[in-house]
Amino acid sequence: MTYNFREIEAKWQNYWEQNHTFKAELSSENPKYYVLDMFPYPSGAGLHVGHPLGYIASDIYARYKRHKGFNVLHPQGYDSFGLPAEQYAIETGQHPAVTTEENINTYRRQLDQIGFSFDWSREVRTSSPEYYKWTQWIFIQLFESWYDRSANKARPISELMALFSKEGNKSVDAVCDDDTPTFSATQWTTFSEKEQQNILLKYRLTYLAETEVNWCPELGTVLANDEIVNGVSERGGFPVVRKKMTQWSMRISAYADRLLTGLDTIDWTDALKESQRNWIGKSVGASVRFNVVDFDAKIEVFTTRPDTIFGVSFMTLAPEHELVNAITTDAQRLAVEDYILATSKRSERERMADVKTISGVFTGAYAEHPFTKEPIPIWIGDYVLAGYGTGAVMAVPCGDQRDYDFAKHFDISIPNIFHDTDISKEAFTDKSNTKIANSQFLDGLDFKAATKSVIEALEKINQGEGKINYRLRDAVFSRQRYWGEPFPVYYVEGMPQMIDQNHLPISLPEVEKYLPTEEGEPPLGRAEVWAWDTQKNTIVHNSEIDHKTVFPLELNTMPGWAGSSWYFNRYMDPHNSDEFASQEALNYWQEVDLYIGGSEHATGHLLYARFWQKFLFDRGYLPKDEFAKKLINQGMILGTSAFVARVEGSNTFVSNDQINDKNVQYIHADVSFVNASDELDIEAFKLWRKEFSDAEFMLSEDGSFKVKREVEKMSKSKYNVVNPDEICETYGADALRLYEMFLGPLEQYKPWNTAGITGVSSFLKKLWKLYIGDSGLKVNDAQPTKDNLKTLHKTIKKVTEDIEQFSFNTSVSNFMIAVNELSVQKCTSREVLESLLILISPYAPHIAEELWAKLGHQSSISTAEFPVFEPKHLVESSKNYPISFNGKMRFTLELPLDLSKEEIEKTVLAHEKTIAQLEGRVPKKVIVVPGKIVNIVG
RNA sequence: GCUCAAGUGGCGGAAUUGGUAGACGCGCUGGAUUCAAAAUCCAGUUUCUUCGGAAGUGUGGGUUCGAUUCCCACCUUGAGUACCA
Repeated sequence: MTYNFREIEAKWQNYWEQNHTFKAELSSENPKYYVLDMFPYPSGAGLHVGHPLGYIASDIYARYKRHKGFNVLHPQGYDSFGLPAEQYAIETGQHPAVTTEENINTYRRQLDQIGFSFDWSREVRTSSPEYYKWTQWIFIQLFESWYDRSANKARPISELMALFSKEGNKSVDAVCDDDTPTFSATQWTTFSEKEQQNILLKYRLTYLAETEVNWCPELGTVLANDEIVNGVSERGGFPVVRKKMTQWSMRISAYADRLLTGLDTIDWTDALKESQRNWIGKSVGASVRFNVVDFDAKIEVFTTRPDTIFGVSFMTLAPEHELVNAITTDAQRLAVEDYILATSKRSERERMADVKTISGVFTGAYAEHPFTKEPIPIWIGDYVLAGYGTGAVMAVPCGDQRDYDFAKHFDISIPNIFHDTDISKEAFTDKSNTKIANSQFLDGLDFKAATKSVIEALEKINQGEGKINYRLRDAVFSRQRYWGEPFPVYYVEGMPQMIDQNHLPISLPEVEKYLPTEEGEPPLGRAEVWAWDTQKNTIVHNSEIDHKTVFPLELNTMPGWAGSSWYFNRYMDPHNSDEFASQEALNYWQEVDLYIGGSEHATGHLLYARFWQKFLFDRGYLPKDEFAKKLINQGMILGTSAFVARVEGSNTFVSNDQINDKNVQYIHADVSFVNASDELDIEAFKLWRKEFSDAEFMLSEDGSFKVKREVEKMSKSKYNVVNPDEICETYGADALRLYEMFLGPLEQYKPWNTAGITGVSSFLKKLWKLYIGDSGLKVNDAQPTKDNLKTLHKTIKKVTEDIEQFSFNTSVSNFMIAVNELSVQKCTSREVLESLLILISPYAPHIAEELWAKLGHQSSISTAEFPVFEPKHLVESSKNYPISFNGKMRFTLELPLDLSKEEIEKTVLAHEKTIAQLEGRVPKKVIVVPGKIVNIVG
């Protein structure tokens, strides 16, 4: 009986499905454990071997936890709204729902063959109306909420309205737009309905506002900050420009501080927390208001160095600053307008590319220093960003390098306000070493004391106060796309109205084409049945719009991150049609215990999901305000690309060791044509592309043709993709699972190399042979020998530690060692071999199940109890502990692992005499290391 | 520029309360088996060596009886972020 993995794997995958082996039940005697993967976007290309890495790791952990007696929730689903399906639809006319369905089927087939222990009965798809009904519902809740700063949580908007009618908005400490007017209770009641709604929009956690957005003309949509990389769109790499548009936004800035402090309560990697901290970008400083000379206006600036206020020698406004036009003098107007025009023409990318060039222009206006009352020239310059702080800075050239460079360039004075420092070459920016001078009441103070003192002084004259500023911007929530969640919103006289939650979902309408309309409206502008009848509470044909009872619906759709910001809660109760999840389910499963996914979502998905979680927690819908206790970022598996060298301008290819000084260009060759010794299958390569069919090949001396290898990201265009289907077909799913883990640490980037899989493949064969011989089962009820038990318990100890620390790669090595040792020991003991199977079962579940059944068990191995390490089996059997001497005054005693510190010391003392005799001297120092070895230093 | 992570054989990588560096696998070399190949099994595989040994975990210092591990400085690579006031 040989190891037939194809038969075994199909058999057990079928068994698990038939028996609902991995179905998670709500009530259980056992403690719960929730293991989650970041759900995939089902792309048309299917899975490559890099994709399942994280799923294998989480699956091992989930299976391990089941063995440990936990009630494990391990679901999977699809983030199925997204751009590629829509772009494919634009090209082919194929409905995105159709391609998405096809892609999901491919994904499911590929996932199934790897033998994951997912509870598929809980599958969710963000693009299904049953799911996005609740995404729309959450949107409505956000609309119906405001953020109360004093209570530090979100509250219903009805409570805000009650406050307004009682005491106006003066005493309400809420997060709202900067331009919100102050009003009294009586004023509020005299406002028209529309005026009231307009004011409420300034408070709602999702709001409609004209904002400057990142517009991507190529994609025809706006993008959030995290969807832009190096000034171009993350998807497609198209240019992005700034544009004013009316858009839905999410008031995530209200949660900036809690998103920051919450990081301290969760077990995520430091790197990830750090990038979220950077993204939120908290800076502590002060807000200072400068009066403009001869002009009724104030310029507000934010600074982290209020202590340097006496070093201000000019101010700089962003070219887009709203006061620029008003304060510019006639003499300077032409120059200023030229400058603004020139900077507005430069794209975001150009502006980023040459940060070194200093440019700016004087407005002719002056501000007044709050303390010295001296005039300060006001400049504009594009080193000041409109989008950060107030878009204006107080320039302190002696204490800030950019201000310094600007001052030098335009020959502005650089007063030195630091005691005993040289600023002739560069600014002095060291906060910790600051001693202020030439600064009136601040003289002699350090950074901390001066900051405190100056803020008090500013508050006294009402020209500033201490302030905390965040880099985090509100997130734009509208996308001009078809394949996304529709908003549950219709418009009455331009004011957005929420559709009552009883009438959700608002399903995506059919359109003829998936492109924007000729008038530049989003694709939903093409829908003919896309109006809301407020009487019948249904969607009706556009022709019925009368603006009395039938109104137009919102044409934008929600961004990709909407559906992924709460899906982990839906898995707890995925088929509930009355609530997004029942309180019972939420209270039982609470939160994700272990979340595994890529670090590329650090400032997107993982931030937005935390935001929604906190919001739903505030409103009493969730028991926890962080959704994932522990998070691990799996690294990427890279491809090993193959390149063939072609002599420049010819059709002659040169083996990589024959290039010498020839002028060659390298071309990607499909990795399937190359063997482990980097030799190219020339015939296959010739057949690959027409242009290569009559190519010449200069071979190396041994007659082979060598390629150049390079490690790159795995991608279709680099011809280095390895498909898991082929691996499963040739080596089996268990071999794939083991090998992906064996490649290296989970969190690390590492190259794939198919050749190495023979190692784990032969391990599986050896494992099989340990149990099954030519004449059948080799296992019997023989008493385990001491060596058997030693091998077993050594392995239990190591593997348990490995799993708890997510060092899955070393476990595989430990299995190989164990199987080799037990083979040499000719172990046939049922007791030992059964335990070993359970250890291996999370990693290689199919073969473990098969052997488990062959050992006579009726039930699945998945429920078997994980073996417990017993230290006594690692006790040395020999009477005399070996004493070794390495020539450097070091003695080593090998001792049992389960001795206490006292016992070890006793043993050591017993050996002291022997040691002393050996060396003729008494040990100076005894170093006791419990559980390991003992060192005696002579 | 700033922040973070990492540098160990031909390759992926082991080894951390500081204690025999290179586990395990790939590849390579030799052998057994075979008509032959695949598969399998056995032995070897850090470098240098006068075969006694010696050196060795990016570089240079430091702490220690002892450092891949801890500290300082530097170099290199990767990732994130960037005129953030």
